[in-house]
Amino acid sequence: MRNREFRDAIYEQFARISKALASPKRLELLDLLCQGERSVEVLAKSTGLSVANASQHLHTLRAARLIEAEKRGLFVVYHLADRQVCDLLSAIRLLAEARLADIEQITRQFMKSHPNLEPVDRETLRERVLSGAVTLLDVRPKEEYLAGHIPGALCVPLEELEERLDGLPRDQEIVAYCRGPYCVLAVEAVERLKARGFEAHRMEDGIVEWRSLGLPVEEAVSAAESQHRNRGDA
Amino acid sequence: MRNREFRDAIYEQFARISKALASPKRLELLDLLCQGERSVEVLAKSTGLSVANASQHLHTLRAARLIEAEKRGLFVVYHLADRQVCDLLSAIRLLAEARLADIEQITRQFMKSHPNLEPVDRETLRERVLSGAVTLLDVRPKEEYLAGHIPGALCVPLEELEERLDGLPRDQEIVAYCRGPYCVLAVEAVERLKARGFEAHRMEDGIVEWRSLGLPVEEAVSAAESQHRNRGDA
DNA sequence: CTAGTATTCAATGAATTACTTGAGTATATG
DNA sequence: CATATACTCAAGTAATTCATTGAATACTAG
Repeated sequence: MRNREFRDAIYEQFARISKALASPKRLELLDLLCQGERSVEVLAKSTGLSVANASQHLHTLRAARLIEAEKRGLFVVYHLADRQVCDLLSAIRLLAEARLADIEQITRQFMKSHPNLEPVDRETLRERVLSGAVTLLDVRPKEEYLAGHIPGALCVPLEELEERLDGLPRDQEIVAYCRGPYCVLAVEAVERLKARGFEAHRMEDGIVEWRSLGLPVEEAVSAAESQHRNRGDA
Repeated sequence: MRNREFRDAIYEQFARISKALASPKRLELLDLLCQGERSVEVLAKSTGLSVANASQHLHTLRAARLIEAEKRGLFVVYHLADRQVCDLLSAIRLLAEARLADIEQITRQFMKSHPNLEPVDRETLRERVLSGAVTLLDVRPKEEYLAGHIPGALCVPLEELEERLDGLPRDQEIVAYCRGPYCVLAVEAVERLKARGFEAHRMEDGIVEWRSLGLPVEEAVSAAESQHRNRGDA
């Protein structure tokens, strides 16, 4: 039956996409690439992979045409081939959160082992920010802050946190946020702040959730935006 | 590093979803289940799998909580666990179509080997339907027709086509549609109609595309719907 | 042209996954 | 109660995928 051959061929192609996604490490790599372009070395480091292994995973992602590589001098910089890839990742994340009870349990356990990280929810935060009773920190890399952040938030990338401690209020509550519930930048930031005697909390949701709820997002405009587009990682 | 363990655990969970999707046959099974519930036997037959093999694929889909099973007498009827699964599938399909050139080539080649199947696009169809110059056939199973069809379309499931030939006009153009570009029901229908001397064409898009374009869809109401829910395959 | 760095490639063995076969379970029918 | 039907399970083999290792390539700086 010719129909069967056709269908087999077509679904084989669809499966190229899903097979590329069928690995935790590759999902993590894609998640990172959703935030912006990265070199192999950086990707390997952030995911805990060996460079050779990361390179191979990137190769399979590339074979599925989910990402593209660009050689820049000594580095190979990878970026998503299509914005739709982010959508696909969120769809997976959403489904996983909705259907897999294990995820909730894992996060709960993680929070338990980090007992100082009492998360702050959106509603509470909005109130406190509006009343000026709180200092809000965006601890993601600067480019991501420029691409969109919660109004009133300060741009304090995690790497710069130590240098900027002097500028932060010791008499006021500090709330840190990052990309979302599975991003640990804010967790790290809050731990460091607490260790220094600040009163810090973490907002559970990140910019993605904030945005998708239709809440206001401030964007840095043209100049910064195009700079981000052209140079990527600074 | 505790963060790493957490991330590994979380991405491991996300990967449960994508691993379940990482097989052409499982994608096909899910596609079928997007149309409505089905028994193992029916699924096996439509996908060309052995029953035991289909059962195992269904088992892995179930382990990823993408589908659910319900025993009804002698049959086990499977259905999607969540509407979001359809969204995920379309996301994959969309990305695949956008990025994988092979898909276009495969469809083109299929159309070449079925040269009589000149497809009809939406715009042309709308004009012709409005002017009454065309008879529109929905050749999907009856339940799917009931769940939503293009206004003015007749319900003529492919299996019943032969018996209903007498009711179709020989002096007028006939256009058949089904689920979408990768569904071959309409292709088959057009071939049979042409063999009988009808002037038949196939609409390239299916109900899914029609719907997602915001075009009007007629739905059969309560009675028929609940009948569909309770009995499934007739 | 040499040395050094970033990345990829190729080869290996370990681990997973796919499909088949045949047996086993549950439900309906005579 | 025996039999047929629809499905699942277990075991085995073939095929694929994985991470690791060490070598090869590509580019830069001196």
